[in-house]
Amino acid sequence: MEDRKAVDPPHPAQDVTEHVGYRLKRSAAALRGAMDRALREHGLTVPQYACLELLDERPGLSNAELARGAFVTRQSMNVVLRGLQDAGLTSRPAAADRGRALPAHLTAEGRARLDAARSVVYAIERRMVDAVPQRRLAALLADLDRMAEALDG
Amino acid sequence: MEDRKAVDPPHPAQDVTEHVGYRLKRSAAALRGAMDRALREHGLTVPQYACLELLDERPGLSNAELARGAFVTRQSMNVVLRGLQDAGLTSRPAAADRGRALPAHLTAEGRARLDAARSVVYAIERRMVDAVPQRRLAALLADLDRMAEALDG
DNA sequence: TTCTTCATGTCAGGACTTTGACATGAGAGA
DNA sequence: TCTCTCATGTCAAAGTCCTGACATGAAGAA
Repeated sequence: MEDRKAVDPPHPAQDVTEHVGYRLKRSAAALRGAMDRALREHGLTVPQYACLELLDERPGLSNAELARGAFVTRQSMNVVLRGLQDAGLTSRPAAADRGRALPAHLTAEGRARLDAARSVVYAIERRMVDAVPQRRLAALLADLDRMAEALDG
Repeated sequence: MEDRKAVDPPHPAQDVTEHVGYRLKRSAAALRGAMDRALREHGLTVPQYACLELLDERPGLSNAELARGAFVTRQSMNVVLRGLQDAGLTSRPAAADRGRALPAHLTAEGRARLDAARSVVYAIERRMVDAVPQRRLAALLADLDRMAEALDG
């Protein structure tokens, strides 16, 4: 017992399940699980949905840009984008106009799929938002951003 | 354009990157990335570290209990736990005393590994906490919990 | 005693995610 | 012109994570 290094917890807590990291993981996992279940009926996975949303908002994003926008590596996004392409939901030119970036776009089918799916995702987020006192929402979002920035630089 | 279903966003936002889901994902991904990098030097992955922490706190948890504590399925935890066992960081009896649950324990090596690793994780969490106004921390954690509960029931 | 239900452990397969690696295109500087 | 740097795309391998499936042990009810 005396040999064990005493490490101060990140903030006052009885155990690890009270730590900010644990609770952040918990809510993120809850969101992920709920989205998985809801999007499944629309034939979409969460990463695919995220990709479609980003493309809807900014048509022509490259694989690397999509990866950055979805907080994954470009290798991961390559796999997701390939799957979407194979499913006919997105399209990309075979070669780049200049450089190496291939601008991706939603197909009509992709757009239709996204439109059908987004309402279930928004409903889930709605439930999260409704669980938080309205006056605290902006601060909560700002705190999340600050924590992310503190780690990302 | 007129054919598109108008769906109300979960809360006022210009685009999807302002949604609570997106920002939660962002901070969770930042935490995951930071932990991945830091724990790597200790020869541990994030899921392994989480498992060790839970076992340190509650020796004898079963695979299914660990899975619930780490917010993953028991199949996923089985893989993690197997890896830890193979690495000599945890141990489990080959058969259960009663029922099916196999109580897992940290080995001395596992405990030492955990002790070495936990300081880097706590330092990361410390950075997150320090980025948030001190007076807001409790509310932030409570809100995270509320959102999780709203989805988990 | 038998059946049902619930929980556990584990195997299988597929999607996602990371790191490492390689190749390529463009721009800037020497 | 050549070299270096940066960014992109893609392949490979290993770990993570999920769902589906099967087997098993225990408890409770009929």
